[in-house]
Parts: sequence; structure tokens; C-alpha cells
Amino acid sequence: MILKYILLGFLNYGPLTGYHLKRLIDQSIANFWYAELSQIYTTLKKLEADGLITSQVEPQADRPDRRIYTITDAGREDLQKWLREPLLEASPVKEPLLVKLFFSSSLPKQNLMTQLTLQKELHQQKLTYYRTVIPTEMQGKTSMLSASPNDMLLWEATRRAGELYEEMYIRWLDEIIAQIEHQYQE
Amino acid sequence: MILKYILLGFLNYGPLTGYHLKRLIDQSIANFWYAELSQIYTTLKKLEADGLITSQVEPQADRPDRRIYTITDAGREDLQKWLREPLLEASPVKEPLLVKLFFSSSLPKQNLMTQLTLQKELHQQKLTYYRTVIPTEMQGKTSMLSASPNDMLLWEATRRAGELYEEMYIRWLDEIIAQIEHQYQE
DNA sequence: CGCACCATGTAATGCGTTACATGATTTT
DNA sequence: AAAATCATGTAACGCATTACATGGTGCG
Repeated sequence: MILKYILLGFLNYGPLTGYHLKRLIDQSIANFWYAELSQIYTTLKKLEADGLITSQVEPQADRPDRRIYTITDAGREDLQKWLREPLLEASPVKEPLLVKLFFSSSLPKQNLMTQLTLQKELHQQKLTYYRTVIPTEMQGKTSMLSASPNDMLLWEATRRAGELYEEMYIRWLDEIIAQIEHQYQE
Repeated sequence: MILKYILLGFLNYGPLTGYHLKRLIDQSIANFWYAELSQIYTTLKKLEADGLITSQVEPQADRPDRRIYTITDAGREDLQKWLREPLLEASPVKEPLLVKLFFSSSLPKQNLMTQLTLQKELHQQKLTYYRTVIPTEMQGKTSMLSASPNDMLLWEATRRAGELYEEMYIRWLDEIIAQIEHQYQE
């Protein structure tokens, strides 16, 4: 459902292969969506059957042949329609760490602390990523997809969302680590 | 996978029906996990087949008969094992609003603004919910499941996570709404 | 009179992951 | 010599949602 529009969204900038789309996704929207290559290939096939994209095979010497997908007018319309319609709900969250925490009252304090500090390290790594490598990676995409000023504004906003999310997560972990330290009964 | 441990986690407090489990989930962990009743019933059946829970049917006059599930020793061990093992990754995020935003550079400014302010309202509602109704609902669960001080500490921590998340989301929306107002080119 | 609540389940369908299968070139 | 990159796909499986099916009680 969403992957469909991600593929249409990127193909709207120009023709691409499935393999290429996977790399674009990993390098630009991985922080708020991901998909396996196999799923991308099957979804592309479905989109072609629905007439939203077309493909031609380009033979290559040295390299495997590749199938290049191009968005159709129907595909553009479908994409624009989705973009225009507002999301009527705050998207539901699924956070395994909170589930574990909710049921963890019988764990040894030390175990809880280890788990939470490990999570803190992981989120700190992500935060660093949002602050350093993403901005330079975005520069690359800008010229590759010939992005407009509006594109850059919106892409930066999605990066900023990731940054704020990780800052919040770390602040929360600090809070609860401190509380467990002082109030948790072995 | 996770639902399995949610069911074991609640049944670890005492025997319950599928219907009852659904209500507990909706009233205490809905902010970080959700599941449909049909999925709960099928998962319970699977857990029973695996020997992690048992059930007896209680006939009722007036009301439909109900099937009451009880956790087994094997179920308790399985749960504890999962709780003890740390999560080795920051759990991946899937956020449709960010996907839409990423591809929205051709939308009319007014449409974007409408969509973002609608989202702001939705998240403000959730924030109010975390600050008012959840605390009182938690009081109820506390006595119903005969919660320990550790339970209360951890449950409050999950509520707090929701509160911080919504505050962060609203702050981010305010930032990007302001930026679009000033920099987005129709 | 109609809606919500209590209570359980099955069936169909869709979305997503993992595993399998192939194979040349380029980099370490 | 091994690993990563380029490149495409199918098959099996599992998780999740939606729809279907039933039916009594209590409340407004």
C-alpha cells in the first residue's frame, strides 16, 4: 500500500530499475520506511499489471540485463491523488521495547539496566547518523534526482523528524534509567 | 511474535478470556501495540497447542460460554526468557506521514498546510489522552491485576514515553508548518 | 427500536520476510 | 581467496486485517 506510492514517488523523478529503487529507499527514507528487494520486485510487477508503470529490458554486456521502469500518466494521477488526500489518523505505533518494559517487573535490576543502556547506545548511534551522514547523503540525492527547493525543504523536514525522535528517545531512556536506579526494588 | 508475549504477559497475572485480553490490551498498551480480536483468538489457540497455556470452558447462563486461559510453567519460562534477552536493534519506524511529505513537493501550499494542521490536532488529542485519561485508567488496572510497585513504575514509564512522543511530534509539526509558511514555493 | 456489550470463532485475502537460485565483475 | 556489488526473480511461510457468522442481554 505505502510501498506502492514510494515506488511511484521515486519513478516520478525518472526511470529506474528495481535494484536502483532499493538503494534509493535505503539511502533516503530508510528512517521511516523500509522494504526488502524481493518485495520491491513483486510490487513493481503488480504496478505494471495495473498499468501504473511500464518497463523495458536493457541488455548489458558484462553486467546482468536490467529492467527499467517508467511511470505512466495513470501512475502519476494515482500518486497525486494519494498525496492530496490527508491521513485521517495519527499512525499507530508498535514499539517492542515498551512491551517488554511493561511486563518486566520481575527482572533483576541489573538486567533491566543493561537492556536500557544498550538501547541508549543504539539510539545515540542513530542520532549521530541523522546529524552527520544523512545531511551529506542528501546533497547527493539533490543533484541526482534534480530536486527542487521544495524537495529540499521537505527532505530536510523528514531528517529533522528523525533527529527529534532520537533526541526524545534518549531523553526518555535517561529518565527511566534514573528512576529504576532509585526506585526499582530487586 | 510480540503478541504471543503480550498474551503470556497478561496471563501471568491470572487466568483470562480472549475477550478480556483484548480489553486489557486496548486499555493499557494500545499506545505501543494493538491487535484485532480475531488475531488474539487464533494466537491463543496456537499457544495452547504449544503447551504454553491451557483453557477450560466456563458455561454461563444468560451470557455466552467463555473459555478461560491459564498460563503453564512452560509458558512462564518462555516469557521470562524473552524478557531477559535484550533487543539488539532500535526498532525500525514506519511513518506514512513522512513518506507523503517526502514526495509532496508539487502539492499546493494550502493542501500541505491543511494536512499538517489536521495531524497536529490528532496528536494534540493523543497528548491530552496521555495526560488525563491514561493515569486514571492505570489506577484501575493496578488493583485489578494486583500490581507491584515495580509494575507501577514501569507502567508509568510507558505512559511517559507516549507523552514525550506526542510532545515531540507536535513540536516537529510546528517547526515544519512555520517553514512551509515562509519558504515553500507554490 | 436500535445500539452497545458480551463472547467466540472461521475464512479469505493481503502484506512482508526469509530462503532459495544464479552468476559475472570488482574490490579488499 | 573472499566478500561485496550488480542484477533479477520465485516460493514458502508467517503475521495481520477484514469480512463473515451467530445470538442473547441491557440500556437509552
